[in-house]
Amino acid sequence: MAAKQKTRYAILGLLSWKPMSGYDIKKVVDVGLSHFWNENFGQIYPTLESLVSDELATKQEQGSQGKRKRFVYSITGKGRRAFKTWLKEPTAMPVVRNELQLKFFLSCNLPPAETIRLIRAYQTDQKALLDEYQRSATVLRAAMNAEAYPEELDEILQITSSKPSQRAAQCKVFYLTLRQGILSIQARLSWCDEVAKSLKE
Amino acid sequence: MAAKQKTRYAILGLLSWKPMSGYDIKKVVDVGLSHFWNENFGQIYPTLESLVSDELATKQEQGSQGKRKRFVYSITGKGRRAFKTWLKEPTAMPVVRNELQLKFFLSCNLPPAETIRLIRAYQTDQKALLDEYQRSATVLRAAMNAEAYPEELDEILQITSSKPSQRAAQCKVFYLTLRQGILSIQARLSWCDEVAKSLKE
DNA sequence: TCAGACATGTAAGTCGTTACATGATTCA
DNA sequence: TGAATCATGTAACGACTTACATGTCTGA
Repeated sequence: MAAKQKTRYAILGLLSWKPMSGYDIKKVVDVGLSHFWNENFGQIYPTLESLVSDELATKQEQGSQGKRKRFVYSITGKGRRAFKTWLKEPTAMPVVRNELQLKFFLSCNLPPAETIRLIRAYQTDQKALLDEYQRSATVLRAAMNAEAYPEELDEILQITSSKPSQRAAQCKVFYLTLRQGILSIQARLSWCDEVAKSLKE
Repeated sequence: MAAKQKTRYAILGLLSWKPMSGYDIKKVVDVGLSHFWNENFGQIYPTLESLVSDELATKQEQGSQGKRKRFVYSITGKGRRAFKTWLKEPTAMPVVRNELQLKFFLSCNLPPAETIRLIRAYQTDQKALLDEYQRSATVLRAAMNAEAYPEELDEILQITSSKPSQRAAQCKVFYLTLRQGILSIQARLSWCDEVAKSLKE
């Protein structure tokens, strides 16, 4: 049963940081969590409404005079409890479908040229991604330790906090999730090397 | 467009190995590809019918006299071409939603006890999985090199081939996909260690 | 004889993506 | 003035899961 409604809890969890609009949520996910999460408007807005109707969040209109229409959602006490319950639930680890692995596996009955091409393209993509992640990680690492708060960070974090102590903690979390991305890519690249060696025989 | 119909091409690819029934396909996926792929009957049977109606596969009834009803599907020339075209297409790398990462990220505003519990449970699961994969890998590795073909392998491979040369090649492919699983888990475990260290500070 | 594997399929529901539709504000 | 960004939403479709329904054969 259940083990679903991931969007619901993802949004609830983000609202536990601070009140946000649907647009804010989309941006935070796209810019900050993009290496392990995604959301789209088609899910976000209906889910926010459903959170309100279940009393897990409240909706407030913001910016009346001259400003753009904007609805900000805040988590309620009930919402916070629901979120914490979800956190404590065992995390299901469903099979993650890996299309590249599938292609690799299925290409092996054919002449090896196709497999080699596949692996090479993958390697190139992953290396580019690794570069990107490592650049972000460097910035985050610096911001974690230094007093100075580089402006580039706003682009990565999106969730900005005024207190330096909180900022450092937030940088740390972002940094650690990025590390998972980096370690995973490195594992994939090692695998490519193994495969390349194995195919040469 | 497209970048979808993964089930379609997965099945088509499996049929390119040898003719199979829906039930066979399910078993091969469950037993041999379970660390990177899954399929369920609700998808398999309708997809097979659709492959037939698109002339990418043909359906034959098998086992008329006394035997169980059984429909075996074979790939056609058109099917084989469609499969090869798909293999050559660039493999989209959509964001893979990682619920554990999400929980980790979202738990970091709370007292660290919850985060620690989360990571520990994850570590335990991943270690168990690693053990399992490594045991399979050992068997496959032995079968790749040795002349002797251990019977346990039938359970892992499901696709058995009579010719020893083909058998070795198939073991190699299975082994290499397993290696990806192993390297990935090891990366995840390294990440857990990093996080544990970081949380102690 | 009865459990478990073999075997095929359908229906309902959930989840997620994509495209569409609309309109305000800001800044170059 | 026109492009980019801010901002909210809906509709249609496609993919996937789960539960259900049915029946056969094999071997302990």
